[in-house]
Amino acid sequence: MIRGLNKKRKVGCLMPSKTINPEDWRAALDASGFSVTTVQETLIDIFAHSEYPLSAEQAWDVARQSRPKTGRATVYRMVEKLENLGLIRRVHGYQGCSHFVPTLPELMMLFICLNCGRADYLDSQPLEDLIQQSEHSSGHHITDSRLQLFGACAACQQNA
Amino acid sequence: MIRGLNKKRKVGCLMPSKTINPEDWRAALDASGFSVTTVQETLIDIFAHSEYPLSAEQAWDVARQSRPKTGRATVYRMVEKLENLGLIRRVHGYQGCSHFVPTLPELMMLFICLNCGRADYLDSQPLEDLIQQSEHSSGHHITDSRLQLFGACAACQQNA
DNA sequence: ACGCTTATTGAGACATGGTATCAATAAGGA
DNA sequence: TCCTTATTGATACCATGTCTCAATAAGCGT
Repeated sequence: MIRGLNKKRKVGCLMPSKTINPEDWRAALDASGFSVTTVQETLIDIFAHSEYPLSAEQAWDVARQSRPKTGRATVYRMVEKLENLGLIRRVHGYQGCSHFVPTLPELMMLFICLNCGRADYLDSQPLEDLIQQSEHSSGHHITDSRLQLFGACAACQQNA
Repeated sequence: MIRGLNKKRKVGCLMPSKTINPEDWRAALDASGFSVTTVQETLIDIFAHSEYPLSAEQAWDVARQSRPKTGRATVYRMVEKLENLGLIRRVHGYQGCSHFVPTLPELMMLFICLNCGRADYLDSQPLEDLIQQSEHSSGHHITDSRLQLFGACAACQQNA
């Protein structure tokens, strides 16, 4: 018996892109001393609005649809830059480890649906608690974490 | 003894290899219908006794020290097999996503020391609790998880 | 132990994902 | 506007992992 199968829940877009503001990304890039060029505009929009985790290669494909002469290296460079600035986050999972999702502050815990492939952001407070607890019991000083959950999302369960 | 990338300090063995029994691995392979050959023996011992997370490439290097004609593809095939059988587990982290550690039942939570590179296994009960909690609040059905923690291990903190 | 059958292996070609190089181009400031 | 510098795109390159296939080793019945 799958939990939540017959519960009525509101399941909107699993990637709440409405909370991602491309303007903020431009500002963040600008603030870190980079000039924001047209390629970068393009890539920002692609990552900020994608409904699924995206690899650099995929982003390149999408970019060339609207900007055919976009170079591959440029996309890889940009992905690296966005990741370093913390604007996108790597998804470690069943599709490999080279897909990225926009970072949502306070919602760092990622759930990936193995059926539809979409990502959902979960409240990460429980994770913070877990880290504190583990830090105490192990004696290690924990500075970073990666948690990802996999399974069937609420929507896919309903449609099953 | 197999050593990792950045051996800077002497610390206690963070990978409790004493709890890993290569015999069990042979039995597991045997039980799943594979014949256990000499290459496989070699690789089992390498992974079961490694002090650090090991990539297939590294395992290949180690294997050829005692068995020079070992083929690369064989090592990759074996790594895949061991992973599928759940005997080793992929480490997603700062050194990339292609390193493996032996699986310890009941100790699935991995801590990786960013200083010495070693892995420590933590009690995973808190993670189980977190998953239950997240499952309930999100409505998703969670079937698998990846959690890794990073930081400075207790030994490295003392020696700092 | 012997040969027969089948699975595993090793060597190298291949595919993919990502990086380095460098001339051409675009951005931004005097 | 010109000038300086950073960014870009094309391509060569490298690293990691996969595929192919003949050679080999394992398991099995005799």
